[in-house]
Amino acid sequence: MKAAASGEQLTVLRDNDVDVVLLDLMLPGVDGLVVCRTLRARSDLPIIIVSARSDSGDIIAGLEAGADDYVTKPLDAGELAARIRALSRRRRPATDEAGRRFVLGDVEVVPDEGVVRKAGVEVHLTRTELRLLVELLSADGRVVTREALLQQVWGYDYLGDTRLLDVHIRRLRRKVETDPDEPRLVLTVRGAGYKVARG
Amino acid sequence: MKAAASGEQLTVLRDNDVDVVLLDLMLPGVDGLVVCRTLRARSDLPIIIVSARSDSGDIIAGLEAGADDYVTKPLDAGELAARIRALSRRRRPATDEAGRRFVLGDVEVVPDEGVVRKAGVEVHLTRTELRLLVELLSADGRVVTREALLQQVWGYDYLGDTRLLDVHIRRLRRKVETDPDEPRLVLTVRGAGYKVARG
DNA sequence: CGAAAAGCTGACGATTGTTTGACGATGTGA
DNA sequence: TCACATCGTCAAACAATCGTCAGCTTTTCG
Repeated sequence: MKAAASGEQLTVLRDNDVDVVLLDLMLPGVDGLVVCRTLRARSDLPIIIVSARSDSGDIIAGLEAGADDYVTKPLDAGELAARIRALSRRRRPATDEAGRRFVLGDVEVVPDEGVVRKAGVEVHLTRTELRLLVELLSADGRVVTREALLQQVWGYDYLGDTRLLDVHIRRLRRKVETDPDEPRLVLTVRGAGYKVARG
Repeated sequence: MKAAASGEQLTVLRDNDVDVVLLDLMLPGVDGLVVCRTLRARSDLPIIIVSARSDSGDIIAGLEAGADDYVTKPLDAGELAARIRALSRRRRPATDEAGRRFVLGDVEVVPDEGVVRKAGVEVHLTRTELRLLVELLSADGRVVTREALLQQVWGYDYLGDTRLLDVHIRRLRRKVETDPDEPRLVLTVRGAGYKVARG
């Protein structure tokens, strides 16, 4: 986890390695609230305002300027950390495509490495199978419609045989399920699409 | 915007009409943190803990239990409102179909996952049954006319057999009611339509 | 009370959606 | 060029779900 204590160099923040912005309002020559608004306008990053001023008017102004949280000095390191974690939890999972790992039953998936293990032993999935699986895993138990899957895995304007999806689901199951004839991980939702089982 | 001040009736919160949970830790006979964890496990709702205790240990524990924010008494109404707004901003841009959860008696419905649980065990509903149930649940205890249901579930210009609806209600009850012959959840309103029981 | 209206019920056959194995086309590395 | 992997398509088999019907029960109201 990285953090930025921002003064004037907002450019630093374009760098997307930043998880959270701690913004100190007591900056010389800059209106902290303006900074906050600017930041918020340009990015979706979680912003925590740190300030010595603790009356409700200031707090309200800070939050209305787009901050996600407002903590007052003196700072308690533990509390600050907890607040950062709380905010990170809420973070859009869209941004962090990288470094993901999934676990589904006894199956472990590391998209980055293109590796899938079942009960510890590596199984080889083709590219299509892997994408399919990752799409389903990303939905985290929610139903993904056939359309959505075709779109996400095969591309926007897929028009061909609609059995294509079923076939690949089958192939995926063969490799991933303990008993492919009675799938417990990759589940069919008739009339809708597919989903993965919930932990 | 609606809010819930939760005591023991967590079930109320499954209802998706709630935007934010204000959780008072000083509840008689209940461990507030446990409540918080339970809530978080079951839903994605923003939770703000309200407490008289203000030392960092308590705050950290609260946030780690899944709360999004922690404010101490005495409360400042304006600040609280601002914090609620800040949280709501972060809320998933829920297309109103998404992220919903319903609870009806001992039945839990998660439309996104196509999942219905009765007393904790999953029961399988067909697509039509699920839609029907969700339509009724969305009405939140109000009566939904037969016409409206036919329209919403089967499409605008439905003309066929009007017994269709009864049949599907029956099938739904079979799966959802404890005693299908004496429905307590999906209720008939003679001459009008159907409704679900009120929490 | 008794008939009409509204809703309930179980069963059946048609329809639709999914699974499955097989085949041929295409591409890739040796 | 050959062997191998992967892909998209197809058709037959299979299964779930649906809509309809005909007869039954309950409610309403003259």
